[in-house]
Amino acid sequence: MVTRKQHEEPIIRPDCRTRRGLELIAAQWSMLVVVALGEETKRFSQLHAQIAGISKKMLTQVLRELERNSLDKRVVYLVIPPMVEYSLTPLGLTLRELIYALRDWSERYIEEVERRRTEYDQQDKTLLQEQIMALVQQWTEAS
Amino acid sequence: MVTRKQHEEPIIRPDCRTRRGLELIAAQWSMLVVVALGEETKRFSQLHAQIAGISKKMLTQVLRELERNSLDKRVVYLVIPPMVEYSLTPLGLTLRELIYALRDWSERYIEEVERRRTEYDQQDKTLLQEQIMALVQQWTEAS
DNA sequence: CCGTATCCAAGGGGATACTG
DNA sequence: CAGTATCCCCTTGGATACGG
Repeated sequence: MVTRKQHEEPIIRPDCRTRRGLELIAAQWSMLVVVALGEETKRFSQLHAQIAGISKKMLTQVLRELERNSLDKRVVYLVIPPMVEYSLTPLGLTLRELIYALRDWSERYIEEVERRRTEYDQQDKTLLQEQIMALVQQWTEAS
Repeated sequence: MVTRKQHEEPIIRPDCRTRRGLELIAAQWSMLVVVALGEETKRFSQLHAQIAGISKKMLTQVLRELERNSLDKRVVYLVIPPMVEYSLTPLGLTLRELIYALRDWSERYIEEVERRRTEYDQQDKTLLQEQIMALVQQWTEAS
């Protein structure tokens, strides 16, 4: 007799590679900055203008964090007025492709998602809730 | 004479589709939950056990948000004890593939990223800093 | 121009106890 | 079992002013 082997699902630990990796970009602005950095070298002020609504503080913070992780490169030119250019590293480019895929997914599906969200919010969940309450009633009486 | 056309970079507005889409998953736990949901239908407690360290509160919150957006489906069984199953919707499955790609990227590159981060943190930036200060000195004197 | 420093409000998210 | 409710801390992140 063949026992259906129980699928041993791996536990997503705080220190597993998947988690450490996803944390690199699962932040408020990280992916947007990578998209903005995009194809070409950009100056700080260009990036700041391109990502509407980001503060200089946040932009600096995200760029520095990406730089720490060798995902972008920062070049300071010793000129007046000061000029700083950012560009993705080869490693950052590999990540960019995946984020582009997410961007394309968004372009394609976001409106469907939002339409469904509106429907969801308009649903009436009263009936199911009443069924559950009735069931719980039986449960508490039994125990 | 051919004037090199200035590349008009699109502005990433708060209401653009890219941004609205990325916000769906650029949260602390969202991508992890999608990965955990993975291939098969899972019960709440399974997910809670699988994602080490997540609180029930957060798990509930993320699952509900994904559900609102039609990325996962929640099925309540009216049995004792209560049982609730979650699974990705067809729409969620399309997104899952992209998140899998990010997971694979992490598996492959995260250790290189972290090694480079260590190097970065050990760098001495004193010299560059001094150069900049000298330059700024000239600047302020000139203005 | 390219940031940093400081302050401060809003809310993300954990711990715990309780409920459907 | 599958959540909700409450409390509360502590980080995130904006605004503003200032420095390299």
